[in-house]
Amino acid sequence: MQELLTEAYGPVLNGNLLEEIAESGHFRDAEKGEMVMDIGDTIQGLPMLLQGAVKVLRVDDNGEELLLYFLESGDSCAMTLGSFFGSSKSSIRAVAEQDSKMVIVPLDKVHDWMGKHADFRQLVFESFNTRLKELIESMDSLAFMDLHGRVAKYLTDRVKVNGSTTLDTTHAEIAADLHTSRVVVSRILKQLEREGMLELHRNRIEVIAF
DNA sequence: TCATTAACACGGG
DNA sequence: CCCGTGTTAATGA
Repeated sequence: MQELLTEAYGPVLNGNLLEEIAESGHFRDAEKGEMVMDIGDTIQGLPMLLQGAVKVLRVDDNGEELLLYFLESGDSCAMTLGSFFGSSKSSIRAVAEQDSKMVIVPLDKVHDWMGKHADFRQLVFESFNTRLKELIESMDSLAFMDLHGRVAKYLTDRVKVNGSTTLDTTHAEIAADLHTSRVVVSRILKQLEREGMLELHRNRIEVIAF
């Protein structure tokens, strides 16, 4: 775990702190597709992603989802910071996009280090800022783009976080993430395929160019 | 006009 | 067979 920590956070956090994290944090493993956190779950600490990618979703009363953003290795989840201001329940759902590994740092440690370590403070604030930007991006696409554009943005984002142009996914999953119906997703994907942007297979999409 | 819902056929694993 | 996929028809915003 020490190596994974160094790999993911070595450039921004000093060695002593990395050791402390390894000591007091709990290791957590998540298989692709596994739900890491759901709405209403108690937040035990600040998750720091070591490997893989996690998608963060909002869920409405009917259980319908909407993708907010992706977390990659070196990212931490901004929403958990809400627990400093009272609420200890999660307001989002997090699902592993790939097989992922992470460390959960207990909240009292986070509190402690926020005061003591400038590098840690910077990491948390930067992560918060990045998440906020991504959130604004998804709001923009929701408000200003048609579904065709949203699907295109969604695919490019997923290609980016997976580091691969091969996406193991289904039309239904895309529809759920974008909070729309599968029919439209199928139609739009078919159209993109005809334009030569991608190739469609069962449970798989090959992205050619965007 | 464009999205949604329901319904159906096809076919691959 | 089950499920993902591709399409159509009807309806709605």
